[in-house]
Amino acid sequence: MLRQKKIMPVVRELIESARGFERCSAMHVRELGLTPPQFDIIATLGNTPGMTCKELGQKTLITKGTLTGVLDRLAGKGLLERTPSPDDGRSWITRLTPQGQALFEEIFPLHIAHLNPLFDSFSDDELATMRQQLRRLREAFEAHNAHLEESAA
Amino acid sequence: MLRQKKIMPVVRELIESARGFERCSAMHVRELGLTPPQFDIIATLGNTPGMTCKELGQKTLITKGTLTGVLDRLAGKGLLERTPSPDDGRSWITRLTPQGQALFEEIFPLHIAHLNPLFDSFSDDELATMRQQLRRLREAFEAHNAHLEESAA
DNA sequence: AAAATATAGTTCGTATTAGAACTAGTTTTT
DNA sequence: AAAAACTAGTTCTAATACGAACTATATTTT
Repeated sequence: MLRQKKIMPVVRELIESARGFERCSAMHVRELGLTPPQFDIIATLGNTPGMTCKELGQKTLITKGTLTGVLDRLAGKGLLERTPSPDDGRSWITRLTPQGQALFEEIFPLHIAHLNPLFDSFSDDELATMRQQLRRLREAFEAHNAHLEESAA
Repeated sequence: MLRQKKIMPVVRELIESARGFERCSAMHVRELGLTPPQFDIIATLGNTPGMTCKELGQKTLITKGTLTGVLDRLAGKGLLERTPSPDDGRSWITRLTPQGQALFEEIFPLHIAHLNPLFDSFSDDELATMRQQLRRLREAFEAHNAHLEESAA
């Protein structure tokens, strides 16, 4: 059978399962009053002393151009604040305000509790296997992206 | 160990592998002169007699509000055309123009050829296993979404 | 058949997305 | 130390993304 017929169904299942998950997650996040990227930022900053835009971008996979707007809106809600970095004059430290931390502590456990049942039909072993396989996929894709960026530079 | 510690890494690998793939795909699609949703539409309409917005939305997972704009831009490029449905006065049949079909025939094989090497390190058997596992995941998520929509109605 | 309900597609408002150009501050070269 | 190269974050533009409201047509109820 054509190799392509083996590959494309995997691609399709990968994309659709990821979108399905993001949809489950997004619906709940919106009920909690945040957009998905906003929740991602709050969850990333929760229980930390704050971090730079660059670190936030790496952890959340939000590109820096987008990040500015997302952070602006969260700051506008009073959920986070930015102070100049003591180490680097170009850089800012973004951290949760007390209201932001309080919101994090309120909604983060709710969201986790909402997601857990999605995996009820999977045993610990099955989850571990899946993690390994997905990791191989991710690494194959990342290697490809890294290769392209390197040849572009 | 906490159940959560088993689940979250899978979620992370799933999301990141899917994004990694979409990034590989998107970079190439842009080189071909289309945005990812535009390519998705062209690929879906290729070698078909055309279909309604509703069908296109189901196949591409693009919501109808977004679809109008994407189709408008493709029609503006002369790649597709819309004619009233003979069966339903509310509905339109969207199909590729000859230029659209020519573009499809030119770039679709190129894109497939670009993606295939991403999976070089996976055997046919491994792909089949992965497909099964991802399918279980997708079905679990879809069941959850279906449940929510039903309780909303 | 008239009224109520449902559906296909468009339009609108707000937020996100990627990428490129830009500003300002840092590091490296020479 | 001055120039060159680099980096952090912002701003800008075009294209999505989602949900809600809207128009026009279909279907179902009564």
